[in-house]
Amino acid sequence: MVQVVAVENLFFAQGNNMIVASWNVNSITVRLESVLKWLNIAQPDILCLQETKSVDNKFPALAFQQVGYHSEFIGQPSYNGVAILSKLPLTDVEKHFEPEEVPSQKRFIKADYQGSTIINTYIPNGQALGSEKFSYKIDFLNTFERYLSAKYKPSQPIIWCGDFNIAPEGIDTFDIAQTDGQIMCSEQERALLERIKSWGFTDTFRQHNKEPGQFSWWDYRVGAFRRNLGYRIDHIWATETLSKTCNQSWIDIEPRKWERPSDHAPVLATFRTI
DNA sequence: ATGGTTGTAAAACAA
Repeated sequence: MVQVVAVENLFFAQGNNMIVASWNVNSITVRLESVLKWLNIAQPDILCLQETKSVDNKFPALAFQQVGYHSEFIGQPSYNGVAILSKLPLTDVEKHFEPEEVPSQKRFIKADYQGSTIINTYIPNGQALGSEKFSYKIDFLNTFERYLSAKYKPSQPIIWCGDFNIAPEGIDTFDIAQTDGQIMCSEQERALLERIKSWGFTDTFRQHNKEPGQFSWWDYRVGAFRRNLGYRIDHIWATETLSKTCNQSWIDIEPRKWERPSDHAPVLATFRTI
């Protein structure tokens, strides 16, 4: 048994794993130094970013190139914006999943990487149940589900990750009683996300971690991080061919402790590639 | 935990 572990560690050391990460950075301009620092530490093969809040001609592609990362991105002024950074080039990049004639918020980017499809979404927050923004969130999820089932098959190797703005279960928040039925924790959001999941995804984090109290987002307000009043709303989901090869998945809360942090922490998963 | 903080961008709005 010890030998088996040793062999796996050897594979790990040889780089026969793909490390995929997802991080809502809440402005790539403000967070650039933190992201560069974290890339150097974590060395992900793929880093999906959300809330870059950068127009494309200001996206720091050169800074990432200088530390060995390709980047594909789609942004807009002030809000939203997503990107995929990668060690090897990305192909078949798409920046819309809705019909082209619909002017969309920049919340989706997809690319292929080494035979796998990487889908990165910044799902709308939804603000409050019953609001217009909540309807937009529900519409977004329904449209995404149609896109997924029309374009892909669950037998394909697909990673869907990003800021989902939904805590899938009660154990994914700091207090079930306080959060159940609220935004990110409503039955409607959870049922819809579960329906999309049932198309063929595994939550790689829950594949490897069963315990409650594991969070990826803490509100800047009310000292939420210090008090660990968090939610697990950032996810890396994989179809079966990939989830079968997923070694581990975790949330790295260290960057949430750094100076001027994002309110989100990065989520990671590793996949055996041989 | 019912206000508070952060980011964008220049006053509200989003989260």
